[in-house]
Amino acid sequence: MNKLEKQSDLILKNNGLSVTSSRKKILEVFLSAETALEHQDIEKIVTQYDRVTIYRTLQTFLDKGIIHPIPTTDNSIKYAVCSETCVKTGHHHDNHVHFFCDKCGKTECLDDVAIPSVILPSGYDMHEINMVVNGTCKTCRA
Amino acid sequence: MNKLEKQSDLILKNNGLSVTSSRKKILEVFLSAETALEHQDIEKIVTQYDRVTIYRTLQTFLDKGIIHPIPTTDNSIKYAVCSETCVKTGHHHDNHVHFFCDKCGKTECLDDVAIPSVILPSGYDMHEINMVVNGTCKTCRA
DNA sequence: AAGCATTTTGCAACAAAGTTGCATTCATCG
DNA sequence: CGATGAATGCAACTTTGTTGCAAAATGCTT
Ligand SMILES: [Mn+2]
Ligand SMILES: [Mn+2]
Ligand SMILES: [Zn+2]
Ligand SMILES: [Zn+2]
Repeated sequence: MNKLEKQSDLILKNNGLSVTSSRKKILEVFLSAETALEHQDIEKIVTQYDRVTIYRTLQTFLDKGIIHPIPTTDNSIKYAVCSETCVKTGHHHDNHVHFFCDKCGKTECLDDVAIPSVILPSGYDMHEINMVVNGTCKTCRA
Repeated sequence: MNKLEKQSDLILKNNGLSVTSSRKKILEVFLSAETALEHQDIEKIVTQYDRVTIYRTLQTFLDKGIIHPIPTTDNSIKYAVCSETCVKTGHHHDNHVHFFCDKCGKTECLDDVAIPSVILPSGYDMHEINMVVNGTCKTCRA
């Protein structure tokens, strides 16, 4: 078992999930991905597993807080692995900005860019903030 | 023609769109709505028009900048009318925070809450920022 | 290591959401 | 009013997501 496989294995166990080949493989895909992925992306990469299994696996990972969803304006739902701390605690609180490239559609976590706070009118009870910046990514600017 | 109809009519003309009954009616729905709406909502309210017409009308309104999409974590795409300035100029730059209620799913434009600025790492070219706050709305808190 | 209980998977069938081409209808403008 | 181009409705289709159930795999116990 290489390093990536070990990491994947450990995350599953830490979250009380049984280690099946589909879960392991899909998690490895996320761990080694540089951008956020949507269901369709996974389906293309991991062709050996059933569509339904992928839906269920993504849902399981969401429930456990292993991955987080990124709402984008292109009407797709992208997912990315949570930072190490998130994964360890199982308690998910993403506090960074996400970047969506209008040219190539790739979506990234900007782990170092914190979401600034806002003050809401009274009456609103805030639980979570999502900030997505649209623009052109490094690669597409060149 | 009442006030609402006149407004709807005017917006369509200002954007160089022919005034058809479906466009007028759908725009009136948006103008009098208190929350953002998704395709399905429109379909339920405006039963006299074809599903396809609604899809095409929403796309047309988006192209013209009459409505703007709000990315939410519940995997739906909600739309809301742009502020009067947006509509007039045709050039869409929404700068306010959106609120998504996790209890009732209703989504609102918080027109008075400006999106704070962020600084991105070099290489990223920013075009637009979206900020969506999840939480509990006034009504659901009661 | 083998057996057992439980969970996960794949398949099939289905439901919902979104797209496309084309004939008909409608809005706009002279 | 009549001509012209645009918008609509319908049908057919593709894609996306959901559900029930039998078969397979996992983790645990012995
Ligand atoms: Mn992230
Ligand atoms: Mn808005
Ligand atoms: Zn790009
Ligand atoms: Zn609410």
